[in-house]
Amino acid sequence: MSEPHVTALPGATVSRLPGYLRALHEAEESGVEVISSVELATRAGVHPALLRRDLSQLGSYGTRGVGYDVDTLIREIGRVVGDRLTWPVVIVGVGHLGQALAHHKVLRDRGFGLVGLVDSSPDVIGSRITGVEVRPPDELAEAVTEGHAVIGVITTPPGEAQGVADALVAAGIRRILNFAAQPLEVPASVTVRAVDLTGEMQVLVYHEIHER
Amino acid sequence: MSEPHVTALPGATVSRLPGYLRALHEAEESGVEVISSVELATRAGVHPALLRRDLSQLGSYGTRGVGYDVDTLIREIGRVVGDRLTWPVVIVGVGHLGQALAHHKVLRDRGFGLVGLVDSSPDVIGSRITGVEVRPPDELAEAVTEGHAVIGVITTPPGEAQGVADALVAAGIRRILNFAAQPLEVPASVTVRAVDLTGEMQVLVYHEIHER
DNA sequence: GCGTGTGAACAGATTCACAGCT
DNA sequence: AGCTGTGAATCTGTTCACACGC
Repeated sequence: MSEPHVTALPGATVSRLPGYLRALHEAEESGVEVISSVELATRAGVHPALLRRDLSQLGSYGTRGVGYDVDTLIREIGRVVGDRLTWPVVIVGVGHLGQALAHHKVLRDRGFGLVGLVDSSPDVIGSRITGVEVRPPDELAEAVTEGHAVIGVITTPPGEAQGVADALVAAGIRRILNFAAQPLEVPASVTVRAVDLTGEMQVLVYHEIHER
Repeated sequence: MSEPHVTALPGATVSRLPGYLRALHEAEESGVEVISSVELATRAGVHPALLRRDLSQLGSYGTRGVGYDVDTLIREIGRVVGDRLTWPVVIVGVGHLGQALAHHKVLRDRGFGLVGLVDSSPDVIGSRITGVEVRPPDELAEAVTEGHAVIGVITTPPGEAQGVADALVAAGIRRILNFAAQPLEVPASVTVRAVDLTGEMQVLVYHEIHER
């Protein structure tokens, strides 16, 4: 085996790795070649000790007394979060949010590619967004398999979200990003990340009410 | 004082309250008047013991041997997360994502109202989205004060996010929802919630790579 | 009997503080 | 001397399990 084969990173660490990667790219672009935990942690907005612990989980890529080599770290973190490969994505629900995501930079620049769009509304079925045709719900499985999609994004109204999730799972999708305000029931082998916009706003309101 | 004045709820609890509220509204609509922790926890996708502990932080609104009165709980959680009032929102960055949020249900149905839109592109300045005119960056402060905005949403490219945050804070905003992949530096009195779409996708990829 | 509310046990995540390498 | 890597301490969050009130 050539890789250190990191057994199982703590969930909290995994969710910070993308932030480190972004901060590293930023540093790289400004010509930094070696970076200390304090400097990188500042750029990523975390505590330096936490950064060091997170990075030490991946292996020992720093040099004591010196810091971390930016390129090495980009490569190693990139390997862990699957940079350098293209991950095909299907979006189900082509309302305002679904369309915005279809146009979003993440699906163009950095390792993700839109391969399918699905919606139930006759108004959008057949139209094209960034070159991808919107297909009806009964073609969801085809959209997934033909595009070899690995990630499914749900941007439907909440009432339809569970049905869509079931269909995605049946079509072989095991990673779902859910924007519908509706907790999804899926098999244990399926990973769901939920983004709840209303919830985020209400958390902000909570602070507004309870802080001076 | 008439309220129990919940001193300081744990952050993890606060972030779950919106989910409970949504599950309660769902239950109310299907005619449920009293609900047990097991039933409500199932609908909200959490462990029943966790739900009970969370709710007990707000006060003692359940009845032993019976359950929770749905209307009471909606009222009490609603009070904590500021339902029943309208919270004015300014969106800075009127690209695809900014526009999608402007149209999003949360800004229409449930206690939030769009009062301002700001963007630097001449292509969109002056246009109207859901009746709100897009203003140039130098009118950001006016947009905030005239609309009495309390929440600022940042949907600009990452490079502009910090400058926008500074301007929002200078204009009196203390609650920010940040969609730019860029950690913001703000005074301690300002609350920032960050939504990192690229990061969420990369976390999904991590799971795809490392799970069977 | 039933389901809430909560002390106590547990698990996970973060920070401290320093030994150890360069 | 400087900065990583990490044991130990701490803090935060979750689950167990049962006493208590309806």
